[in-house]
Amino acid sequence: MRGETFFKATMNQALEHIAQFQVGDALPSENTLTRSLQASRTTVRKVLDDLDKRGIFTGPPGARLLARHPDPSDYFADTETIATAAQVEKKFLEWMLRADRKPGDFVNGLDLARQFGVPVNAVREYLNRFGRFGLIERRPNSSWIIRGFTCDFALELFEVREIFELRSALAFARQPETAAAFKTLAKLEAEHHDLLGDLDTRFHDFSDLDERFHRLINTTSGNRFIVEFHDVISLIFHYHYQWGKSDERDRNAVAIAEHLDYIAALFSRDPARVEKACRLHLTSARKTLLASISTG
Amino acid sequence: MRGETFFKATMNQALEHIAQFQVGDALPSENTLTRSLQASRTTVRKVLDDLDKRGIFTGPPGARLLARHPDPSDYFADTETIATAAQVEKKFLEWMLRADRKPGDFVNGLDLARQFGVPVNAVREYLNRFGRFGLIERRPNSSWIIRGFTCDFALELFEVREIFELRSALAFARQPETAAAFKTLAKLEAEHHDLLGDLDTRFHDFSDLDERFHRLINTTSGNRFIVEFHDVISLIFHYHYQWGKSDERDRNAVAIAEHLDYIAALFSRDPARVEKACRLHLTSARKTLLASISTG
DNA sequence: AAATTGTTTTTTATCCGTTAAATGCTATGT
DNA sequence: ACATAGCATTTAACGGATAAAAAACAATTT
Repeated sequence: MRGETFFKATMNQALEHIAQFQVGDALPSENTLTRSLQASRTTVRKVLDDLDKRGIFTGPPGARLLARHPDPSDYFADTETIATAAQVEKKFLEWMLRADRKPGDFVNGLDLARQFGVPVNAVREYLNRFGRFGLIERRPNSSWIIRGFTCDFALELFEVREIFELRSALAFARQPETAAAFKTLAKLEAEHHDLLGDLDTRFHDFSDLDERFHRLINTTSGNRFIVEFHDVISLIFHYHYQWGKSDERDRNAVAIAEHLDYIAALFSRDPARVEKACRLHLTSARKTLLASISTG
Repeated sequence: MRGETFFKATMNQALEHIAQFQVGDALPSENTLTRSLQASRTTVRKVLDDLDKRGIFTGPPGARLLARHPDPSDYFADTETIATAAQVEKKFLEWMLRADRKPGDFVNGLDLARQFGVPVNAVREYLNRFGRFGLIERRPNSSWIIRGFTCDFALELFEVREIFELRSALAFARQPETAAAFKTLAKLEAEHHDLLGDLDTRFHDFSDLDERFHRLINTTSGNRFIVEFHDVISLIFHYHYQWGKSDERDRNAVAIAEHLDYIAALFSRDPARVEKACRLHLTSARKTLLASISTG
């Protein structure tokens, strides 16, 4: 049997959606809700049925007039709404990035499943997909073996990152000034300034901004393999940020300054300037990552 | 329950191995066989037990003196020794590369499983891993959707291929003359000449040679992401070769000439020459692929 | 002691039943 | 005609059961 996580997540979404209506209002049609909740009509129907049983509607059957606003007890706990796949990813990466994993160690799927409290299949499937990140290696009919989050790994990762991003950045700069990407870039620039103005309290937000900025650049390459590679980068970085906490604020301050310089270069659309700013930033990002690997 | 494919495959390997011995010889120890057959001792033991039951050994129990040579009926049929995973790959790619697959079509796992005569899970797992090749795209809780073996795909593939291979080729040429890779290259060069001398009958062998040549170059990059990307290339090409059959002989003749030029450039260790030969070959390979997509 | 074999325990791979969710079809109302 | 809702069918995901293969351990031989 399939867990009801998706149903529960959809329910929570629906409750948030409903909260915006006034008591007495009629809710939109099933089809409309299907679109706003991003689920199939079957699931939406099940949610509506359930809501009806909880007495959130009034009027004749099928009228769906709002009887009351949802209250906090209507919501499912967040933990129940996270798909097992996502849980595995999170737990596995936390497990993986713990400093005591050494190259050559092997990964025991059964044991991990027990530790994580998920079915063996979920781990197995995750490992299969995670394989492409290059941190683990499969031996046929046997377990996975850890290649490790080593300096070599970081260097190889950055070698490709630099090739791809430099290429994408130059392509970005070649776009006509009117391209939509420049508008998005302007917004991101503003966000950088905002963050810089309030850095002491909000420096954690940089991780997300960083991801969106680099994604924008890589996306303009229009090459699925380059965009896909960015997923690797972004996953590694996402978990890595949570790991090497020391002087996070200062590191982020430096990175923001570099980003702003890089963004200005992109707006100038001068290839030489773009190349310089891009290289500068990536070099410093690489240093940061390497430093935290050798100390961690 | 797990099919016995691995056992059967190991058995066939063992039979081939045994055929090299003389009647009356004692077979090597279990541990030794474990190494030469690339299986665990448990499996080797099961094979030996089975062989004993077939009366292939003589002498006291455990002596393993060869009583007779294996005959053809001892072998399992090849079809029984191919792991389901490999079957799925083959069948799926054949299905995928048929010309009538259009972008936007969706992939029905259940249906494919029936068509291929394999369990649903096998298809599911394969699709998960195949996802990284960029030819299909996943929609959560729903089927996969085909992005298609289109011109766009080929162009994106070659964009990355050129970046990676050019870089690897230049790194190759920078190696000291004494590097082991140059010896391997010399062997491959000889194989090219052999093939060229007997092209009319053996032109099919080029596919394999091509793969090994490009793999050698990419491997010297020492970058796992570059090497991994070569797997994508090589899979696509492998199946593509079987597809666009027309003027295969002539196309291969051209490619061999380009390879020989490329190899000579690598031996010269002159960066400019390497770059030129590499670009020339890749450009022509791209043209070939594109041509067959638009006609197919 | 080192290698070899016999035995037991773990771990992995595969298959299958079950249910959530999606999709498709039909009737009804607007 | 079109959107909506009810009903039926298909498909995908999950979890467990179990056999195959690997790994660990103990006993034996060379």
